Amino acid sequence: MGRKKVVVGMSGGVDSSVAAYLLKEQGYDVIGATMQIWQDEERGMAEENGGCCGYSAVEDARRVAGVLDIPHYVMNFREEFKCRVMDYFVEEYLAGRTPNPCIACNRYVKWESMLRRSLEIGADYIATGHYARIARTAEGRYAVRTSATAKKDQTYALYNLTQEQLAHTLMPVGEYTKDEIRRIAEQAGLPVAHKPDSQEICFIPDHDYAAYIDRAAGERVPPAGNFVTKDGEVLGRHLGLTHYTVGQRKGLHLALGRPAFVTEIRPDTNEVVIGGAEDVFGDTLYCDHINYMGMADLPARREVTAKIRYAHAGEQCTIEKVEEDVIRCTFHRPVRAITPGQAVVFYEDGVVLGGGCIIGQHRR
RNA sequence: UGGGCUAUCGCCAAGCGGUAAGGCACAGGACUUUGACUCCUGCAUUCGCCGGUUCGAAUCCGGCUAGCCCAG
Repeated sequence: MGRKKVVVGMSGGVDSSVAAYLLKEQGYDVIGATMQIWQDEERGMAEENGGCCGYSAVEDARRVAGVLDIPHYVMNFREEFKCRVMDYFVEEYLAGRTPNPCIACNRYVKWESMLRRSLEIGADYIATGHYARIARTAEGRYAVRTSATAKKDQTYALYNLTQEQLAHTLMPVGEYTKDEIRRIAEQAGLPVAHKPDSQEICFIPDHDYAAYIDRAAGERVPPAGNFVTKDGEVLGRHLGLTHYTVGQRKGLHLALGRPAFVTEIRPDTNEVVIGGAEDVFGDTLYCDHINYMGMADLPARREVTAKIRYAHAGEQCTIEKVEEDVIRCTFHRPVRAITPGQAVVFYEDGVVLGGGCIIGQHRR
C-alpha cells in the first residue's frame, strides 16, 4: 500500500502521455488529469492541432488514459486561467510590455491550481510532460535543471515555480530526447505518438494578438502614435503599442532602405522607437519579481548564465542584487532585444538558480 | 509666362541601344509550448502617356502630361 500517488497533467500530446506511461511503469499509482481552460468551447473547436492545452486535449488524453488503463479526470481551471493568464497577458501589453503567458500558466494554473486540487484528492505528486528534470541542491533546495536534450529544454518556462511546488513534482520526460519520447509512445501503442508539437499561444488560435487585445480591452487599447528614432525624428505612424515588441522587424511598414527594428516602447509618450539591427543590443538589464529557486538568495554578485527568452542559448553574465527584489544583470557580451515583461532566468551548470521579470535596460 | 531638371515595382534605386540589378516594405513557408529574431521562396512581359528612328529602345528623337528648381 506504499505506492505513491501521482496526478499527471495530460494535455493530450505525446510528451505528457509518455510521462503518464513512464510513471506507471515506474510503479506509481497514476491518475490522468486534463485541465479545462477554454473560456469558449465553440471557439476552441476551431483549433485542430492544439496548443499545449488545445481543444483536442480532453479527448486525446482520455483515449491515452484508456490505453494505459488509468483513471482520467477533467479539472476545470477556466477561472484561474482567465484571471492569471489571459488577463495578465492583456494588462501587460496595455502597459507596453511583452508577457510570457506560458510562464504564468505554469506557475499559477498547471502548478498552483492543479497541485492544490491533486493534493486534495490524496496525491503525493503532480507530473507533467516537460523537458526538464527536478534537481536537489547541496543545500537541500529544489530546482529544475536542463533536460537530456538541450534542444527541447523547457526549464526557462518553469523558473517561477516555488519550492513547495517543486517538492511535489515529477518530470519523467526530462531524461529523454524528443525522438526517444516518440519511440516510447509508439512502442507503448499510444494513439498520439505522431501528434505534432504544440506551438503559439493556445488561447489565441488565429495568432492575431493585437486583435485579441482589442476585443479584450476595448476602450483601453492605446491609440496610434509615432514611430521615432532615438533622436526624436518622427519616421511614421504606428498602429498602437499593443502591436509591437522590442526587437520586432516585421509589420512596421517602414521602408527605410535598411531593416528597421523596434528598440524601445514608450508607454508614457505612446512612442515606438526605431533603430537599426545593431541598436537592439544591450549589455545590462534589471529585473524584479524575483523567484529564487536553486539559490536561496543573492547576497553577493555571482557569475551565471542567463537566458532572456525561451529560445535563447544563454549568455554569461554577472548578477547582483541592487535592492530588495531587484537584480541587475550585466552580460559579458551584448544580448539582443532585452524586452520588458519577458523573463530572465539564471543558470549554473544547467540548474535554474532563479529568475525574474525584465524591467528594462534601465532601473526605471 | 520664359529657362532648366526629373519622371523605372508600395518606398529608395541601378540601367546610358540589345532584350528590366539590388535594398527596404510586403506575402507565403520553415523554425518555435510566449512575443520576437532568423532562414527559404515569391514579388515590374514592363520602364508617365502618345508617336517616330532602329533588326532591336527604359535607354535616341518629337509632342503631351505631372512634379521640382531658377527666373518673374
